[in-house]
Amino acid sequence: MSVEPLPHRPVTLADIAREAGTSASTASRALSGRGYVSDTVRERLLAVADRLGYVPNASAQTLKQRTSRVVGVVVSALDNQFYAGLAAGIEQVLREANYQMVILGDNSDPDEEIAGVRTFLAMRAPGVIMTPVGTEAASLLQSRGIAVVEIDRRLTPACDGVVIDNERGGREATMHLIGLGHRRIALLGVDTPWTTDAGRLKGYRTALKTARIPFDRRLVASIPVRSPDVEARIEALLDSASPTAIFAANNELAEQAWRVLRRRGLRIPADISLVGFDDVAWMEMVDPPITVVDQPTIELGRAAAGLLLRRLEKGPLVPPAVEMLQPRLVVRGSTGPAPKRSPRS
Amino acid sequence: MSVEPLPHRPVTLADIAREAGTSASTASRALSGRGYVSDTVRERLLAVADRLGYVPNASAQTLKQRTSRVVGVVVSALDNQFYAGLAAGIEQVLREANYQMVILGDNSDPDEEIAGVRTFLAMRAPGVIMTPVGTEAASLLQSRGIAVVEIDRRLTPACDGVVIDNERGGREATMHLIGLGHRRIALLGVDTPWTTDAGRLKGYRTALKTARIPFDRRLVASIPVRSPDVEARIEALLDSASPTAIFAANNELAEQAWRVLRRRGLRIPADISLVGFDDVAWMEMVDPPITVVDQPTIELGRAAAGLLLRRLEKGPLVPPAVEMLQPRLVVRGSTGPAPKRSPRS
DNA sequence: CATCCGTGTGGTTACGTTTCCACAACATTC
DNA sequence: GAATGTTGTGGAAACGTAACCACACGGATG
Repeated sequence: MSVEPLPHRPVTLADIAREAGTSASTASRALSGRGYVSDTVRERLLAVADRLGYVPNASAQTLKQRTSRVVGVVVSALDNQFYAGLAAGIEQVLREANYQMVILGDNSDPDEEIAGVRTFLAMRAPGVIMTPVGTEAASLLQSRGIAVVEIDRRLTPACDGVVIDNERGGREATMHLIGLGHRRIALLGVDTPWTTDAGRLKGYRTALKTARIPFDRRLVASIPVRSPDVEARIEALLDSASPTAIFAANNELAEQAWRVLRRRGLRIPADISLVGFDDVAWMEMVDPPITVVDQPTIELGRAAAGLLLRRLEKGPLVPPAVEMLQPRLVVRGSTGPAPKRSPRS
Repeated sequence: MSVEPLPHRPVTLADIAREAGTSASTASRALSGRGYVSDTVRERLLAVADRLGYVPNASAQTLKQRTSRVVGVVVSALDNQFYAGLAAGIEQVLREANYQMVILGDNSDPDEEIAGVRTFLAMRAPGVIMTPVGTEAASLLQSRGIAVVEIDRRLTPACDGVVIDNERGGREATMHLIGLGHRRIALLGVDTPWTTDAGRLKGYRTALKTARIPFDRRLVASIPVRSPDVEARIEALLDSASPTAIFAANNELAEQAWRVLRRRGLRIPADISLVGFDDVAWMEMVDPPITVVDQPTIELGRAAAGLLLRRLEKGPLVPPAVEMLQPRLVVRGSTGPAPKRSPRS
């Protein structure tokens, strides 16, 4: 590989055209593959471009074409495994389609979300995939004619979305516990208007209703996002409502709950059962392994990217589509028959 | 919030200038904050820009200024927790400095790495952060005058880098095992020319040497990247070399080793001890929790981004800097005294 | 033989911004 | 009162590409 020595002025189409004895127009057609070019001239231009190490200037292309190959992605927290998984899935599909991904984290903060979205606007991204936290960001994008796909949660009815069937997940987890004889089942959720938590709660209530178990508000903990005292709240729930099982509605709450149970010396599942939502590596590895509602994280990301590509191709006229992926209850050792008496706490 | 209804042609500087009764030049100076503008005119322009919902066209800016605010990041595998952590750290720092991150995964494949780097070239990224897999990508960037920061491993001497002290990590892990009486210590590493694995191996050998324990090649497994039969290789090592302890040089190998030991019904640490490298959540949660060399993942990312920003500010003349972060041995329950006899396998 | 068409090429313009330069108005200095 | 400086503004060119249009050529068609 010989590299031209420090060509600090990057090679342009004009350079190639000059070198090959054609016009810049022809060079453009040859290298972009649009429009008439004779085979001989095309080959000559390609050879020259290769020799000079030509790399097209994406900004010029974007400026001229009024759109870029960059898809914006904004997720809540880049360091959470679940969101990292979404990003990984999105990136896979986008790369196959020759798009780039620029990713930002809002910290579940609507203002940061809007700021992020503005930079995507500035980049003339044709589309954005987001785990929405406020409604304003999406409407800003849509008012500018930019495709939006919501992932994991729904906030904006008028855009595409990919979610999992949270209600079903919540219902199956709860029914599994009920089937084991549990009557006092705690629900650990996040205090948001997100459809994820609402859906899981709804599934929980549906399951209770079906089993004719009265809903007890004290068994439900709604924990604020980024709350510093999650463990204390779980402890309080344990003390005040003495559940025989816990259904933790996301992977972080499951981890916290697991730690609290451990620290209290409660035996799982003899004293108390635990079900998580969103299968992550540790859940299968701990003793006993955790029963969990598995959601296909990477697949969620892939589906969102697929939906976005479809939207970019078909235009804004096709009606919004919502893809619903199915979660899967994976029964492991952390759930067992309800103890005869509520455990000491 | 009132949003202008479907202004499908985005508003430009010229629009604002016309509306405010100035020239585009003045509008540019007012909004970019460079050059003379009287206070009254500036305020008028800012007001108009705000009212029309002006968002600068990043492509036009990049084209004109011949550089963008986009930093390229290429890591080996976006779905590996370690790399996701790096990305999270990088993003934090870049965002504070008002840069965007576009991230790509090569699959530890030099060709994909080069392809990725070419898109960064096309975007006129001022700098790129990468976990290098081949040398060509970095040299391509450097020949074009683009700042490169290597993270986690070193391949290109002439660029900045952030690494952790792998040798020390390897040495401390090994010495810890030796201190517990182990003599037959297996090393599970990846078969790469990367400085990470080389450093950890070197530390391992240094520790053995210091303790006057002869180095036995059969105790070292060099497993190819993306190998499908990792577990089989670990089994083979166990069978043929009957170690009393395993030092797994990264989080994935540690997980595989743990599974194999589990499956064989070996007691940890009674029959065999296990040390990992890179602390991830499950390691502390399993029973017994895993002794591990912890590396500050997020911090690694933050440092790399910091180094890049410094480079962008200072220019190419300051000599390359390599920042070395220190790992930390976290002793947990998976390491204990060496058994009197090598365990049944 | 004039016309038309398909093929191939080059000139020109536009995308939206920044920046250099010229210049105008006015204040300051010798 | 002329030269100089400060402050503020507008005109124009440039960044690199894509796409429209005009046009030229050779062959087929009427």
